[in-house]
Amino acid sequence: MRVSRAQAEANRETVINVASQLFRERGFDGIGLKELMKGAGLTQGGFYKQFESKDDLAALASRRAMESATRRWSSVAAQSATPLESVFDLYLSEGHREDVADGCPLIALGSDAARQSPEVRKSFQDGITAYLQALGEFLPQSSGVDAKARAMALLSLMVGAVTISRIVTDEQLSSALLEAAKAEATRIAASEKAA
Amino acid sequence: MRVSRAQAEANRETVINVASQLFRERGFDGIGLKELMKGAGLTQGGFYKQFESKDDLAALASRRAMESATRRWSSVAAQSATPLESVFDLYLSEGHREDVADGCPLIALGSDAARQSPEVRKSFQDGITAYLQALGEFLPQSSGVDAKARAMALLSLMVGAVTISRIVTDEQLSSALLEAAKAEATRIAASEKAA
DNA sequence: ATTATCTATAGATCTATAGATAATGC
DNA sequence: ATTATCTATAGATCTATAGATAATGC
Repeated sequence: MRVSRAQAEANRETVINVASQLFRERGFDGIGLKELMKGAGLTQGGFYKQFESKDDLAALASRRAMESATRRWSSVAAQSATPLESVFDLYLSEGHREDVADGCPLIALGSDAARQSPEVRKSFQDGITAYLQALGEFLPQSSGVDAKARAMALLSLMVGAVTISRIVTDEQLSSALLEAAKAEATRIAASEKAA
Repeated sequence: MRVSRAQAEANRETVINVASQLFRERGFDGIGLKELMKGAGLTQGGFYKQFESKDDLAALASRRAMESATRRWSSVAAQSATPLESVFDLYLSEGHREDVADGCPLIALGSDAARQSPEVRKSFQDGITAYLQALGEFLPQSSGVDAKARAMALLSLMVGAVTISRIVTDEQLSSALLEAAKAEATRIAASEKAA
């Protein structure tokens, strides 16, 4: 029954990774500890030796999910001559809309997150700050002192668009929302510094 | 015990109204039938004589909440010489951020809604369509054929900004997000028709 | 000897149903 | 007689804890 310390640590990491996906798929309240542990090949009983509470796991899993998301942005941007456009294409896509388990946690859990503990919200906030910094770096210098504000508007636009595109049942409307957001994001990125 | 038909209908309406607030405050999974009925001064047992299921109530309450939100836009816009700005001021405000129970359902329940039944999602979609139409009407004619796309981008920006502003624990960042979104929304509304 | 994980369970909830009660509506 | 609402409960979950088991680590 007992496993090595290295294996125990690996198990803990697996639980966090699995949880980061299952929470995104089903919501924080939509999945229980039994299924979360089962997803990592363990049983419910061991949970509290690894984590303080379900909320503790939620905070860890949220952090993990946000880190994965920001890492994806960096990766895509690094491989492109037009990083901003590449990030827009990745984020405001039908592929991202369908990929709930591996997509942006802000979309999968945004309204949920606002109701969670300060620990969970801090995990999200750190991811948001990382997103904003990435966008700020990708923005052309012409945005000048407005870069931070522009980055905030861009992130809001992107998060809102995919969130709404996942709610509506009309596929055409859903895709039109993503397209409209992408066009507007491109315009914002290219716009001159405000007067 | 039994009440008149008119009273029974009034009770049903009260349950829907109370649910529209409590779902926004706590999420669809965050509140049970017992508390929902208690909020309307009733007991749990009568629920299934009034509604088919909890999901049925969720669809009705979501529709009610979205109608209330779009009505608020119309009301604010009708009283203003600059309807778009008034709507931005209302929506992208700290007041709205704090007013979860009476605020926009897309923000309070957006990521939740994407996981709900087609009936619930249809309630949200109808509200989204109404929002888009309102924004389209308020936009200056110069937006021309792009008005629909502009409206979609504006709504996305607004929903994303308030959603994120509710998540972050840093009050200053939260307010900066609302301000940045408002500035960008104003810019989008005033921008010329795209080439 | 220590401990990672297991089975088992407590106690609280959840949705949904059954049947009793008491007032309305014919 | 009908029916809106009530109390009570079934059966399934949920989070969290207790104690057993069997392997690791000293």
